[in-house]
Amino acid sequence: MATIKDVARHAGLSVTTVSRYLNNHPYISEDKKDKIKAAMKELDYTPNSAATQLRSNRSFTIGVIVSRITNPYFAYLIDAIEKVVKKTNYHLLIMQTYDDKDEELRLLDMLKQKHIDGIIMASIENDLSVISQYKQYGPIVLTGDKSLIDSNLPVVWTNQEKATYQAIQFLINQGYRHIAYCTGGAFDKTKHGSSRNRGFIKALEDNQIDMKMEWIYKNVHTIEDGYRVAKDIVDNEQSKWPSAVFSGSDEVAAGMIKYLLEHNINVPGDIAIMGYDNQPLSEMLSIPLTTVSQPIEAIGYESTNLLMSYLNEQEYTVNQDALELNIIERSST
Amino acid sequence: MATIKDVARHAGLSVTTVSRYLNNHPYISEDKKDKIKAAMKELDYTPNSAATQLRSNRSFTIGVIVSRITNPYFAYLIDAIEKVVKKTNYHLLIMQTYDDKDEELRLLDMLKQKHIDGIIMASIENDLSVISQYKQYGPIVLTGDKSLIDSNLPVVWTNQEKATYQAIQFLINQGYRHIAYCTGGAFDKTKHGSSRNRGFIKALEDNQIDMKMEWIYKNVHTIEDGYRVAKDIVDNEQSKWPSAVFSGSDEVAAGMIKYLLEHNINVPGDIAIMGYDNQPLSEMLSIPLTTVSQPIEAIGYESTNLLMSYLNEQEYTVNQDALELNIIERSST
DNA sequence: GATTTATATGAAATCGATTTCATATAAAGA
DNA sequence: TCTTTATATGAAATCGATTTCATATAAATC
Repeated sequence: MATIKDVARHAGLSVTTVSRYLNNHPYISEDKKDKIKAAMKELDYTPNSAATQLRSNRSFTIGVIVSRITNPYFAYLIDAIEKVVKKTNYHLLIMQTYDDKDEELRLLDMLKQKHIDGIIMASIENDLSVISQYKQYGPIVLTGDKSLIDSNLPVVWTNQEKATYQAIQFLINQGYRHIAYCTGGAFDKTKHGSSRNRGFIKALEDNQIDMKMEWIYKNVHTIEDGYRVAKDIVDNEQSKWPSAVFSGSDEVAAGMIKYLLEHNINVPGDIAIMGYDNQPLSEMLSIPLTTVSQPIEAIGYESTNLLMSYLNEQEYTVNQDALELNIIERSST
Repeated sequence: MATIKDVARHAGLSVTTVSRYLNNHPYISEDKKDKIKAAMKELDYTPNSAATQLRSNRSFTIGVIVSRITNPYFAYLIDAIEKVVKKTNYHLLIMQTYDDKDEELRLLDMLKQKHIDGIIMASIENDLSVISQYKQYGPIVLTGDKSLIDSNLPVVWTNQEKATYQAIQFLINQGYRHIAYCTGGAFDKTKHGSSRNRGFIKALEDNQIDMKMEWIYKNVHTIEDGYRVAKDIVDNEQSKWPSAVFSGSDEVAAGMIKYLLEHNINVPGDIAIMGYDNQPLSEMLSIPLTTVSQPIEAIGYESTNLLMSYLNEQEYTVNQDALELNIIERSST
């Protein structure tokens, strides 16, 4: 492979001048530019990125950390991020943690190794205090719930507590007062992932509805989990069924609908179902799903621009108005 | 940031010895190893990846090129690839072309720049002759249809022609003889993407069924496309409807089912629908979809191992038996 | 006409690792 | 005891770019 030295020799110039040309520095005469261009073409020259990185201490690569890209939420978020990144001279390195703490640290280490210049974290496994230690190696932008603001890292946030509150209020307004609740995580009020739980609890309180712990399902994620939850509910006598189930994910909701329909239970007549995320499949279900849509496009756009502003030492103000969550009303409620 | 020089000084050794330690070379005494370990810990040392890359001429990064990760087929393929890559000391760089030829070339250029050591191509935009020119810069493994064998690049292939033939034969065996056909591409027999078309044509011929060009739909990809195709079919008088539609993608099939059910047309009674890819949504539809499943896990596994074998100059034989396509029979046919 | 200032270029140092070459000691073999 | 051979370490060159420092000429200013 040809190096900058070869190009310089071929053009009858010094490597300095060629480097200047490559980096768009001023003060190169037009005829020299042409010579360099010709030499580069002739030798089929491409700069070695490792050498550029080493000397300039920038990799022009940014990373995005998600738990897994088979989750459509993350796939679409990455898509939105990439659309912005493609307009810059940066590359995007997509990294999956598979919900593993150590793996997340290994990925953050890539900042330290200068493999990447900055990171967008769309999923978070370790404590925020651990993660903030890495910001000395390069900018880290978080995306997720408002509660991440505590991290003293830049955050592009949505208000999940409010959205969940509104979703539950929506169900109540529709006349449902016996509401079951599924969450992908645990159900305590301490962890930072529990904003949705707080929204749920608050909505019930404000409407003077008692929360029934037997209607709280924890650690449910998949279609299969939803299927099992529905079975669990329906196995009780009908008088003990909730009139509606709010689920923290569309997959879970889809699994529930599947089970209910298979057992000739009317949705939403007997039990209404509400999801979260507005994933592509949610409008394709037998009973199109009422759900909460996340402003994925905006989250990707804002977080990437925010990260870029740190990398280029510019100012950027996140457009918070674009980051509202919305209830999408379909036939499952 | 601490460099290898700092570590060496701190441990009272030469950089050579530290480098030897980092690369697991023999002939380092245990006490020196301990000193190095301690110094690295104390200084919080991480090797600069650019420097390593520059000198050793390896980036320990491989790339996978797909058209877009929001397509679940690609998301799951990447997932399968990553599972293998994670077991090695390589990183995975996920790259999207968005079906753009120039973008694909830009990504292939990263081989030339030594940004990545090798590539798995899961989608292909440019001519194979153009792509093979890049193999001088590093190994390139293709995944896709059997016809890619012509490229004289290593290929992990499935037999799409055979699978389509079997799918059409399956429909015929079920008694459907008026079969419409949707393809994401064009419908001519010359391009390498047309293996499925050949399978379709051959199955009809072998069963002495005439092909009707008005039942061939080209360039249909999305749910919306499927919706439109179904409308187009149903807008004719019922005697002119096909009895079954084979679609090259589950999304298109989903869109068709949506339209048909909305217009009270019985699936599969009035029109049967068959998809392709066995995507997660396909069993969640109102009418669970009969479809062709791709051995995604195996394609990812085999292609990654094959690429690794080139990078490590080892032998690897692809397990072709694991790469069979299967018909998944559900209620839409 | 003398002195700045803008324009244009090159030599050499540098980034942080690996690799090559050289060498010293200890153990093994003759 | 002398020569090999295995073990253990370091100095210096190197990878391919960018950056710093130096310099030369042309144009602009006084």
